[in-house]
Amino acid sequence: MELSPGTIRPGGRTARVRAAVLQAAGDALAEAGFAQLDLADVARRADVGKTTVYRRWGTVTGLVADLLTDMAEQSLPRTETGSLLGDLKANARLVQRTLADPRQGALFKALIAAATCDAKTAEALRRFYAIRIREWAPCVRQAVDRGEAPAGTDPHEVIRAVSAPLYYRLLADGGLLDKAAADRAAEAAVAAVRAGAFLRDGRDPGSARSGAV
Amino acid sequence: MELSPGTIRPGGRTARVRAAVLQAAGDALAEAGFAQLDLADVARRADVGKTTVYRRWGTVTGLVADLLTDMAEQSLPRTETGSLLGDLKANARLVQRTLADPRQGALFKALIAAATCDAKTAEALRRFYAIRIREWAPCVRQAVDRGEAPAGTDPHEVIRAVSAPLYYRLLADGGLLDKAAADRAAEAAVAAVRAGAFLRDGRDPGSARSGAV
DNA sequence: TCCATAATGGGACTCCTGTTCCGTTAACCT
DNA sequence: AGGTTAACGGAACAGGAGTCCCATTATGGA
Repeated sequence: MELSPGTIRPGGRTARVRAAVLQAAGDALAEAGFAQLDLADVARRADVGKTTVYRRWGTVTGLVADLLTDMAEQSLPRTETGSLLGDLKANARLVQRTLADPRQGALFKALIAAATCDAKTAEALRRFYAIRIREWAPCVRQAVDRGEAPAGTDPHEVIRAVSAPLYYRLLADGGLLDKAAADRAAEAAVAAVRAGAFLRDGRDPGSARSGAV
Repeated sequence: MELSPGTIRPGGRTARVRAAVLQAAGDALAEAGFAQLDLADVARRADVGKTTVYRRWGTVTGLVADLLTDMAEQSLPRTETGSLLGDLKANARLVQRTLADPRQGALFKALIAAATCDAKTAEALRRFYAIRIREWAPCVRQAVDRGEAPAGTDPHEVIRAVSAPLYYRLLADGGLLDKAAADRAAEAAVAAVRAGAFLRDGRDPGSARSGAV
């Protein structure tokens, strides 16, 4: 047999089309938002046939889900500063810079909007944040080792606590997303960690405090 | 003159139509999400002419904006427990119960998704949260008076800090929205307040700590 | 290099969302 | 009560999103 029927051809053209379409989808989402996104427009921007986009991604949410998968793959590595507050501030500022950037901020809004409308997309979004959180969780473990945080502190919970107020501003109250907001988020998280608010399951913040610093 | 041309008639029928349409819109958003919302379907559910919905609200986001205005008007009063932690836990549990409820949770997801797609809707969402925050801010001021929180603590910032992790779970990471999550959010906020992470502008959490408790 | 076929592209077609027109209903004033 | 007209409702209409069909391109193995 020359080529077994059923062979996939992800090389050259296919990969080029995917890259162009995902790029165009990101641009369109950032410019017009989730509601305005139309696959024919994405195809035009990507200089690709409309049929191709409908065949490979099918729906707007399907395309967003693939975009999220792609974004998760090129996730940035964390930086290390030597202290919990320093590490969490670095994380908070990275999130803040991303969300405050006009294009990226609008893109993330659109990604989250899409995730609220479709289970597959929501799953892709969860995977994206799971990767980001896994990347930064070690800084909390290191803080525990250094004695900066009480033993039993849940690293994932801490990283989430840093991002949460910044996303809340982006999506809900429209407050300023400046460096001060980022620093406040990191400082609040550190204070909560020291008070034992993020212990893994034993819900006993009072006594846990003695374990800190 | 019998009736000055240009007189508005908001009585009886008009009010009934608005109530029925907003109710139907809320149901549809909770069931199918923002992307699936079609004004003709809302009209059918509300037993109202399709033309009426298009004429009065025009677009999906316009309808959501009006729904948010309506929700803001019937906002619930806060409860008082006598301590900052108690008050913030009460607030956190109220938010948690709302977001964990299948209908309300799905509705809030849809509302936020709509707000990311339209400026007017975003403004209506901001007003909604501004009202909720104004309602609960006094509990922080009382805590300052009681000496539970450092002078200069920003009440709005504290209330936002309680809600933020719960909304982050709802929208981003899909984590459990149980009572433990609510209590953790309140405890973390109190710890951050005591550490002076929410001082109004003087960014000096270290020295501020002496003012607490 | 050459072939089989996976993958793409163009265009016609369908269906559904949103608009327009006009007749009907009922709110508000006298 | 009675009349004026704001507001509603039904139906026909228009435009665009998504589907289908088939010709064309170019990938990956021989």
